[in-house]
Amino acid sequence: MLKTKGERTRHAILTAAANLATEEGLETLSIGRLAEATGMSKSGLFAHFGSKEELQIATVEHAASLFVDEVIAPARSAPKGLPRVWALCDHKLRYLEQQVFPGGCFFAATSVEYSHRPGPVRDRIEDMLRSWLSYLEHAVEQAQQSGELDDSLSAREITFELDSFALSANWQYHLFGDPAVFENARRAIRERLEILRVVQAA
Amino acid sequence: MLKTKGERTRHAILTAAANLATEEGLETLSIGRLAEATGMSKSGLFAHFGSKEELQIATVEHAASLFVDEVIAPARSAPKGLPRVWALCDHKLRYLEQQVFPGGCFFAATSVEYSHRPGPVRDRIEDMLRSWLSYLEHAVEQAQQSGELDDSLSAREITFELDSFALSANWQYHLFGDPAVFENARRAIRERLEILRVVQAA
DNA sequence: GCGAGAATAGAACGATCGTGCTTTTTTGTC
DNA sequence: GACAAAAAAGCACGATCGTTCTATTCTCGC
Repeated sequence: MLKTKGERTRHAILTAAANLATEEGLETLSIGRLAEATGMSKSGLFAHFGSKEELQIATVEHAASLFVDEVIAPARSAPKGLPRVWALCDHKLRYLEQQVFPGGCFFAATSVEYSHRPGPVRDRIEDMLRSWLSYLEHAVEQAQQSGELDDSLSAREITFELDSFALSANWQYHLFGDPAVFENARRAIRERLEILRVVQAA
Repeated sequence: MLKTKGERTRHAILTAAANLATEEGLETLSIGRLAEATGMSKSGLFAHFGSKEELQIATVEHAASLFVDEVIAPARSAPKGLPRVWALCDHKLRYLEQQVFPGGCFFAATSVEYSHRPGPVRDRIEDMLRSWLSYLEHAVEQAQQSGELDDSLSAREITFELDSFALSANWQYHLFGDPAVFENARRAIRERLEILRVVQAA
């Protein structure tokens, strides 16, 4: 894939754009700044997209496919039920720890930036995050149906709790710089799942 | 207080700036946009501050004092120990629900924006968040020392978990728009504290 | 209610923004 | 290796950015 030069350049631009967006913001990101980062001219770079908004949308979709590759896809090899719930959470934490994006989770960063900025960019970000949360929720439901997790608490609420720890770890790490927060989150998730499992066994 | 006209105007500017910052970003916020929002001229507004950076710093401090008034101060009337821990969490959720800032928690929004933007603005934001977290952690420690909370888990880790739920609720609310997340967070916090309390009693 | 000083407005600056148009360079095919 | 097509660059535009300087309006203590 990426046969033509144009496709390769476009891919490189989107990678740089996604990286820069996590540190400096996607709306804030200027064409000139991105051109400088990729070593291209403003107009040469711009020609790959019809407008800044299309560049932003393409960047979101590029980041989404990276997220799928790094988090969703690897977890699919884990057995349905509790192991898959754990795999999803663990891979998301790894994706954060390994700094797939230098400024942390692309969607955590951009969703804050766009939550009050209506338009197609915001819509794609929201869609992606809805997809992620409902995929995790679905995995939780399966673990409840198989009897591995207590079902007195809704899958939605369990999902809320589990994802909170990852969100918070990402946030604290990039603000305070201490990577120990990832272990905090991992322990909190493991312990939460353990409690939900134990209750079911009683 | 706020005797002179200048002080009143400055206060009004900072209120507008803090409000706009939660929706549109503090770095993104332009003097012209803020002048339009306050009905002033660009230069008339600018004269209250020596530079945009000083305006940003003043805005952060304005928001910090609002946060103290809305969250820290009311919780101080709760008895030390578990009640105060709960009061801090609950008041923070109320501060989010009642939209003291239209775009949610000022510090959640701006900390993401500035986490990779070194400088005095970032420093003040980080300081404020460190203060908040260590204040909450101190309250948790007191609850542990009084025997109300299990102390086999560090106060730091408990604090991490509790604040995660509020952060996540704020984030989800402004992205998805469903105020039910605040009740999710409240329940999660209550249940987490309950489990930590029960363990101690056993 | 007058006068000094504070508060606000007006106009302009260089820089950078997103974007269009034109030209030059590069790529891939026969 | 020539040649059409694609990719990249150059240049210029109107708008807006933060900021400065000067002029005007308002405030408040006497």
